[in-house]
Amino acid sequence: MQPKEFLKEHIAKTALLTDDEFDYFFSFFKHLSYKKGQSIIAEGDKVEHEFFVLGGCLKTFYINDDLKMFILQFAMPTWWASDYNALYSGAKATVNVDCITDAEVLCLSNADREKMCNNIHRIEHFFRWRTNKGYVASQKRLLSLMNNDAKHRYEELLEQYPALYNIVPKTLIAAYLGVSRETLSRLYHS
Amino acid sequence: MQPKEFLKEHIAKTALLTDDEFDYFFSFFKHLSYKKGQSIIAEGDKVEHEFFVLGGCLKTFYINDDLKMFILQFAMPTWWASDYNALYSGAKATVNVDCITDAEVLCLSNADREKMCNNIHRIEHFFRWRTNKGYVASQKRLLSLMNNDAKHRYEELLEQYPALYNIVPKTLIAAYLGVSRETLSRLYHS
DNA sequence: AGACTTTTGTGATGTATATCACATTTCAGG
DNA sequence: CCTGAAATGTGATATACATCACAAAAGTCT
Repeated sequence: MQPKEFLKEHIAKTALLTDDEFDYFFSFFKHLSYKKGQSIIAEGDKVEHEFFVLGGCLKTFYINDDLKMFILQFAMPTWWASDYNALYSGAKATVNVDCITDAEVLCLSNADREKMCNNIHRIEHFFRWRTNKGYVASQKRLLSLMNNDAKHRYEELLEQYPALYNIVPKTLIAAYLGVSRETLSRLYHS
Repeated sequence: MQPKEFLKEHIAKTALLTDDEFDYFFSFFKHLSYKKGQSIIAEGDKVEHEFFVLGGCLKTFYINDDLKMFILQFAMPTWWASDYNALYSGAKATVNVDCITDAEVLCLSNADREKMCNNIHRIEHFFRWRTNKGYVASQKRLLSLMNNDAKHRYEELLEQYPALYNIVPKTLIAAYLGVSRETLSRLYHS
């Protein structure tokens, strides 16, 4: 499917835009391709864009002082990714975004999003609901992290994203679950 | 300060409404008072409202199968609370909201919020930014939970809400941090 | 295919935190 | 002010998980 159609279908689930409105909306996106392993946002960067995933898989992650990695999100097609704290506040990135596989994305600047939200009410409606859903998902994950052990969280993750199992190394899955790769390995080999 | 002024100042930080618009906005809120210990939303309820805290302190929490409590949020004045998953999706509540102290709130229905968002663009703008901020805060807490030990999280919490120390029992603070009350007690007595 | 890198498995050991049990203190209501 | 309930402190023990170390297996590139 063409990027434009792909985005259109995604938006249509939350907001009804006329064809003209959607054309206007789409005109602000830049189509970009990345290779596996490439960095899209690195710690310390000024963050001015967010990314809608067309194909491939990104990871959003934080590296602590001991160089340990924590994954906030695996971004698959139709997901959005950025360092939203930095993007919204103007602060430097503390969170990185990388390509786990070759990836195709649509890139949108913060300024353009705000301009569109301001000009077209239904576009603001779309973005409100996108964040509403993200907020609810984030609360759910918080609860799961407090309530469930690593094995339970692992099964939850695979149920939600079966595709991940084949695409991403177990080290990364461990970094998402918040356990060591050794523990994750032992979870399903004993 | 009057509830109306209090809400007006809160909104003004994100959206510029005319006086007429704000009067319209305010007209949808119901002013309610609760006693310490009262339940506002209980597991299994149909959730149709969200609550803006004027005074006092609420807790939003989940009880697991072993009757263990996990606190998602302490809601202080100017904070909003509800079971947003249930409120947005129409599902039954899985999360509870209770009063830790006597509390005054403004109550807004989901239907009225959506009506207002639809009628007045700037109101939708306000709600988009409210959730944007909540989303970013939630991601930060997720990272902290994965990255930092209980002591670190405890200090972080007290730094952010010094008031909590005197208002809420340590058991509840432990339930927010995701540790047992015994462990929390030992953190600052040894 | 061969060489090198990345990923994964697994034992041994250490550590933060949970759980259980009970004592002590603090608080709220009659 | 007294009394029972709620909140807190603290020892003993259990457990999930981390860390370190090294080996095996699987990918990747020229």
